[in-house]
Amino acid sequence: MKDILREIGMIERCFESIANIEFKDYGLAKNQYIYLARICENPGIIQERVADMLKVHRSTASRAIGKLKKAGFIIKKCDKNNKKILKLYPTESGLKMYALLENEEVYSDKVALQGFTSEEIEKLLNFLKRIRQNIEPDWELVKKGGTRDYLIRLQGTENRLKADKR
Amino acid sequence: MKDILREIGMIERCFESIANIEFKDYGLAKNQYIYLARICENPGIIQERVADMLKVHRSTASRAIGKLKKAGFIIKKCDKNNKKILKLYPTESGLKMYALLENEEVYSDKVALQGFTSEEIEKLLNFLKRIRQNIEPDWELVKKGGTRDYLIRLQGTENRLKADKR
DNA sequence: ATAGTTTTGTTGCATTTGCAATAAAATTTT
DNA sequence: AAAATTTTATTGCAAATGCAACAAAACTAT
Repeated sequence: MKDILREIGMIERCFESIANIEFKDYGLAKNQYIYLARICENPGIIQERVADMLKVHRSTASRAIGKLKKAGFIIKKCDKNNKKILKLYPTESGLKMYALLENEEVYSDKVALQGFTSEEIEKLLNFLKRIRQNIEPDWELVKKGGTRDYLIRLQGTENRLKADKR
Repeated sequence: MKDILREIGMIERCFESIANIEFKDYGLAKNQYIYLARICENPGIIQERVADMLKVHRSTASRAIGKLKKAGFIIKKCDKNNKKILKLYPTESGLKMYALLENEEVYSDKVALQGFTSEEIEKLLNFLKRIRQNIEPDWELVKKGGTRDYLIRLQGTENRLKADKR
């Protein structure tokens, strides 16, 4: 059933392509819109947290957000109690841009879910959240240099996974 | 309900990160595994078709597959009836590598679907296929330089979408 | 048949991405 | 309190990505 992850990959690349092409007209470079949206929805958030939400590398987030700042869509504010962190806030023009982004996102969503009943949508969202929660620990692990010993485990020597039991 | 596309994005980036890190030990650079898998599963396929399956740009596929060839995992064969196309086939070592890839993919899939019943998995796969089929035409359109006029349509001036009616 | 279009493939260029290394503040441990 | 670890952020480097432009074979239409 690896088709599931493949379908997810295809869908994601489709929407990413489309969004990047469409947002170029707005002056947003590749993938910048996802960062802007998260900052607008979570004003005061720090970079590290944005990277976690999006599942991208810290350095990638650093540069993408740096560009959003340079373009005037967000500002970085020092925290009084913590000199290390930089809180992120949208500017006026960032919020205006965000409104445009939302239109696109809502539209893409409508296209994606054509023909779905609301129960189906609810179920699907539940499924996807569960998958994400299932995989997040592995992501954290591998991100920090850990290794998933799937070769061993697949041979049946270990048995950490509930799913293995069936 | 744009959460659905966001969840898909997060899940995809998680698995992509993990796979890229894990496959680096095998000598596979970023994302090369997805190309190799498709070629092994569809021997004789041409590049253009691989790009379509994966939803990546032609030039991206061209280079990624070029590297697979250089690494000796695949070969490109001229067609007798059509001088333009190059059919792709895995080599011995490509097939060996593919076997390793499959282990990882199967394992990731198991992790992802922990706690899912088989009916749920079936439903989920059905949902995802429908989403992909819903979005593919837009991808084809935008890829070829077309524009989706979602701004107009969202204002209610047009009404091409069934989903708009609810 | 021949002119126009589509299909397939490659390459230069600019951009994004992620890894590794670095740094400094904050937190935890001893 | 001092030392060790963790958290947060940045930057050089190498690699992947996609767009645009190009080229050539194949197909379509006049």
